[in-house]
Amino acid sequence: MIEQYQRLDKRVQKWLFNQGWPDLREIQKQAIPPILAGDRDVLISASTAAGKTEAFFLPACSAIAEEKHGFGILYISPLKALINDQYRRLESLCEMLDMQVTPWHGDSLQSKKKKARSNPSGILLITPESLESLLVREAGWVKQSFTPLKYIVIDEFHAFIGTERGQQLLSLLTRLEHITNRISNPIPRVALSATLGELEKVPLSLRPNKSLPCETITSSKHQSTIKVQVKGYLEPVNITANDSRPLAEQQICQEIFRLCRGDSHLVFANSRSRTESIAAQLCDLCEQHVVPNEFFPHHGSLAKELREDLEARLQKETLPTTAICTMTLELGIDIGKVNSVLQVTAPHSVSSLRQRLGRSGRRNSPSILRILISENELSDKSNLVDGLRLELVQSLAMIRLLIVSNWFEPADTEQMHLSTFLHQILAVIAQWGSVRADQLYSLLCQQGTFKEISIQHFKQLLTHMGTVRLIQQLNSGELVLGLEGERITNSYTFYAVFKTPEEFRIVSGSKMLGTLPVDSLILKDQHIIFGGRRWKVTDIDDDKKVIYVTSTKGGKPPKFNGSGMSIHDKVRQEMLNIYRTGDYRIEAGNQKIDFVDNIGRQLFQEGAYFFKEADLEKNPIYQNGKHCYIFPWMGDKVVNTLTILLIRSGFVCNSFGGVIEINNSNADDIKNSLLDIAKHGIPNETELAKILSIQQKLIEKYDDYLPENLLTEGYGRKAFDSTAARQWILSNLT
DNA sequence: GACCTGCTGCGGGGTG
Repeated sequence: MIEQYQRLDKRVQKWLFNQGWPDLREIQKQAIPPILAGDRDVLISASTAAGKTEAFFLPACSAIAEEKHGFGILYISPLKALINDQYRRLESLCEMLDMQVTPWHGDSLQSKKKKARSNPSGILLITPESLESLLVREAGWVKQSFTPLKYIVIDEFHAFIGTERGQQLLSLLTRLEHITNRISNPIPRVALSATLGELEKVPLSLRPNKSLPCETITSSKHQSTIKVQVKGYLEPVNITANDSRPLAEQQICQEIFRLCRGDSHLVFANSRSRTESIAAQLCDLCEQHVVPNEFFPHHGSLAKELREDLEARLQKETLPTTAICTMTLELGIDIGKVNSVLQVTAPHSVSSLRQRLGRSGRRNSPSILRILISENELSDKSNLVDGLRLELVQSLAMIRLLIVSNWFEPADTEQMHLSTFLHQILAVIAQWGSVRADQLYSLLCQQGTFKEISIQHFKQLLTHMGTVRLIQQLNSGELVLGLEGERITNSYTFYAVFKTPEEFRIVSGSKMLGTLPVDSLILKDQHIIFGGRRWKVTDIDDDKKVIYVTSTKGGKPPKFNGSGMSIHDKVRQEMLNIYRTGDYRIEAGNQKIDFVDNIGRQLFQEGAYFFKEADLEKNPIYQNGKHCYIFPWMGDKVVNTLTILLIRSGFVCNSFGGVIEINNSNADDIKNSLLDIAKHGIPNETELAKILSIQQKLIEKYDDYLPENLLTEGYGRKAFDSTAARQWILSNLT
């Protein structure tokens, strides 16, 4: 058998030799034949730093080495920072091949774009938004320079699946194949991705019309050792609060200081506000111990400069550095590996926990994960929900799903993405000038990715878009942009399909620290924590949207806003499983491994006790005085559905953390009401969504241009699951 | 009690 290595271009082989790598990794060898074949899609799925990028580029560059006119490879990334990283990594290889590489995004140099525009060739590194802008504004040039394309490669593909942005990306790819006459002879797509749940479903997300086969390559290498520990903390509740910080959080900060100082770590704190609070406390601790600060915050509202300083410091590995961060350090930005990962408060999903864990584990040392959870001390005012220690048990369930079941959340691919569909209708009309309705439907829904949109939906939407002047129909029947459509598509803000809130900039002297949402209610003279430091607000300019600050002591982190994240059925079911058996330990051979510390174990025992006392295994509805609680142990879609069914029947209730609270009610009434609904026909998702006001259903960027019935249907699908809710009622309340 | 991402073309001013 020919060594796969020999099939690469001679200059690529030479480059490999110069790198001094002992051998190609397993996935890199496996990827060579299907990439060189160039007649199929390829999914390369492996953890961070497993060499996925090279697995694609080594053979792909070999295949396009002789092409001189037009782009050979289109690389698409969700992040500008990742494009810059890849550009640096590709430079030496492409120099060897005398191949042009062009980074193309909002911040990349005009000179580089100009050069590529007059002489398109080699590799183009781009974001979906920049690709959208090219299609809308320079379709003629795109047709010319993209026709020779041999590969389209998408990095961090998991970050796109099931999202508005992912839907736009797939639609862009179809439009690209259409404009280059490649619909019947499709351009191979390669997806690079972290390990995904339900891998076999991913090819359908990469090419919904299945016009090319897909080969999947996964790293067979056994996972390195994982060390996990959960630690519990107790928050006293009856202390009269003068504005001091929560005691448990102070203890957690001391623990982080003790564990992390002197090495490099990542601390995931789940919210920007908590990230800031912890970073500032750690900075204070450094000051108290008279040592240089090595703890810095990293989140989406922080100025790019501050973030990049921290990323560079982590990557250099010369100074010990701990980043307190949100999911901004979860994706593939090149920061090297850290000694360990800490998670403060329960993770939001098993898949993100897995991504986070993958950031640790240096040079054959194990991946280390510590989860720090605080729960409130119980008092006579506490109720069952406090006693169950839900956050702790959710963390335990997620660890078990990650390690024992090797399971993580699959993406929700059943959504209609109406906001993005409307965007794509406008984009296609802007691109062509005018287009017939049947051409639009064929391109976007039949060949394209909007499979959940029926002809009826489409007609209704076009009619409504006419009414609100987004589009108009010519006598010939062709559709063109209307006044409002012209206005929207002419603005540079058109290219992104996701919504961003209006923000203030925070400025100290001449330095921009970051941004805050306009509704975070900051007042003059207020003390705030931002960028891990303490500031006093000196002035607020409402017109220019600037908050001026100066350095000070004291203060609290500001409020940021955001929508909640939903928990999957499987996580809540695993929680139920842990409560039922009273055991969270992990079996290894014939012993059971306990990975929880003493306080955590006591908290868990309390939770298990409350579960038993309330007899929740047999009775999911618990009566507490005048109020009732339902514990469905199901994901948020089912919880939402049960909640809205009860509201519809006249109960006053709300849900949080998977538990439904019903005021002034009685368990039998609730039970009978739900059983009655389940037996006499449960309303479908759209009917349930009708109960909510329009305002409550406006979520995505272009939702306010949708006709009300489509908005309602799209929202219903996203929020509710009538079938699963009915199933739950019938099997748990009878 | 709550995450993240991105986009243009041009005019004005400063610097080499």
